[in-house]
Amino acid sequence: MYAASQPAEQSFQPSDSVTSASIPGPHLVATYKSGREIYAEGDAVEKCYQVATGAVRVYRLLSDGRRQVVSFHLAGEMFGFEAGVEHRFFAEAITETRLAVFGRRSIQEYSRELLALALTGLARAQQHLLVVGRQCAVERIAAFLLDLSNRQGGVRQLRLPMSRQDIADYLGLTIETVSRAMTKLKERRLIALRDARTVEIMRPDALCSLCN
Amino acid sequence: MYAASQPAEQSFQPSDSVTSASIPGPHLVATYKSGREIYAEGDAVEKCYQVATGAVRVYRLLSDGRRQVVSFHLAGEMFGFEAGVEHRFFAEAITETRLAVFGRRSIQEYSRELLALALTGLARAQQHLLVVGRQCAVERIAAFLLDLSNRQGGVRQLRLPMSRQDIADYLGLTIETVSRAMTKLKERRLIALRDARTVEIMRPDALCSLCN
DNA sequence: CGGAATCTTGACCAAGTTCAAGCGGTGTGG
DNA sequence: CCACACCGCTTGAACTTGGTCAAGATTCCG
Repeated sequence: MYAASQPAEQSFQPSDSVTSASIPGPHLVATYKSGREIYAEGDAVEKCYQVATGAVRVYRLLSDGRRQVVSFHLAGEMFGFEAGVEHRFFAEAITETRLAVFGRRSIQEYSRELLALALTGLARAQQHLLVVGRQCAVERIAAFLLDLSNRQGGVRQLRLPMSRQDIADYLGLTIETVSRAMTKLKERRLIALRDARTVEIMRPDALCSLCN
Repeated sequence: MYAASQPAEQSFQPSDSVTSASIPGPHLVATYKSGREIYAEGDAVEKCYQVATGAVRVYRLLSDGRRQVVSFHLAGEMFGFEAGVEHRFFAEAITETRLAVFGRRSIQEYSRELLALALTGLARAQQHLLVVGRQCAVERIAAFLLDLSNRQGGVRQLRLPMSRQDIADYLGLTIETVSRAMTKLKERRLIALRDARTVEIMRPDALCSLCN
């Protein structure tokens, strides 16, 4: 089956696949205020996390201050596992966030389940690479909005927890370009903006065909 | 530890980490001619592979023909594991290539080892994302050449198995831009080109500081 | 109400793409 | 052995997209 013949939906997976493989071991719950650091680059990798409520960004900085957001994590999704003993990224709460925290022990006991999570993360990263590597600004925003929607079960009404700057750093654009792309999608009636953070997807199909 | 204070080397890992975790189960060896398909999008995921000699590209196509190469795999490196039951990418031999092929059984028995591989793949994909998302053409080429060099133990003399088109599709550029960037690096005496496919890295340090 | 973020819009600029032509090595046939 | 065509790579010129800089609009909150 070739890419050309596939509907765009298959590019984006609902978060169930991530949620379903959560580690059943013992864990505690912690609350993080908006903007608070969860772990930093260089920290030992010894926990992994599941978002209960709220949202998280994982990112990296270049020495000149450029930032690349590698992933966002919404309610139900897991993150924090990395190759090696040290984190290579920063993780921060975007809004007030509650996390279930799993210790090293649970991690070792569930390599089977973690493998599924890691492979899902890999698939996401590679899909993201496709978007950032080969699509224009409007296509990137379309793919981003669809992805967010699909990860929440296909809801039409989206509340964006992240700022334009976060989105820009995730998609490899600037805030201005993100803003202009949003405006274009609005003008074409593919989406509607109640306010900057509240997006309604009017024509998911059309949005979809934009990003293939 | 912050990104700004780290030498760029730490961004690139030698392939040992991939090689060392290879699955010790039974396997057969197959030979692929240059350009031959190893698996296609939509194929069932039931094997995984280790490159004995040669090189492999893993990529995806958009409906309009744009191609994103997601990864290259050199001698010693493993690939082919993906989330879900179907491949979402194509894999092809770039040059004449010999592969060790592992069956589904070995895969299930070694989830521990595969987890390490998957996490390494994830780290690579995220590093690649950083390059494609936030660096300019010359920086991308510099990062690419350094990565290739480091994956072969830091050799200075590189034989590129892939074409300019492959590199362009890997870095999210066009062949022309790849060519111009190479020329610029040559003019600055950071690299030397014996011919288009044979690169000598003259100043690894300078190349490194280019891509942070 | 005032002030600070955050977001949007406009005008200009630069990096990269597109289109087109030329170069250089390789392989084939007369 | 040379002529020629082919392929991959390089180079140049015009164009386009997105970035930069600057100014305004909107929202959020004290």
